Amino acid sequence: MVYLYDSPLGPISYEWDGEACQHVWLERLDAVNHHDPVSAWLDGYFQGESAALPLLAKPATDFQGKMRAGLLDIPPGEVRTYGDIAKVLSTSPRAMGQALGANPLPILIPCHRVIAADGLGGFSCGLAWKKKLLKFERGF
DNA sequence: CCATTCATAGCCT
DNA sequence: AGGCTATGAATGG
Repeated sequence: MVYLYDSPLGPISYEWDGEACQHVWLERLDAVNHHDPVSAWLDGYFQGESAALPLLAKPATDFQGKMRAGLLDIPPGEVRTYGDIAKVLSTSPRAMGQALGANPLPILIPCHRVIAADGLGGFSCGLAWKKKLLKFERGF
């Protein structure tokens, strides 16, 4: 089922099947508010706490699993470049972009903490969110 | 220093 | 299998 969460930064919709979070959209969908581990985590997140993640959808590929681990390893408020992660995961920067873009769980998986070497990089749900999230995490 | 081009690896159709 | 990147490094002007 898809539920809505109204965050300080904007509307978030997510799919919760009762067991795990399957998908996250950074937009307002036709959904209702709901209390579950995802909303609880979001509550914590937007209060500046990094709580334990709810159960997430199984990574589609093994690589996405590794990538997820790599991303969760980024300290809160810090950012890394695609190349940096790529080096850690022994892969290529482009593959990072692909995998991140295919990530169905933005925010939960902190893919917004990954930026390009010289710029912001991209974001599947709109760069505005990425900017807002980074600004938020940096304490602005 | 700015503009192009290429290498690279994983994802999508 | 082929094309497409949310890149980065190396050239060329």
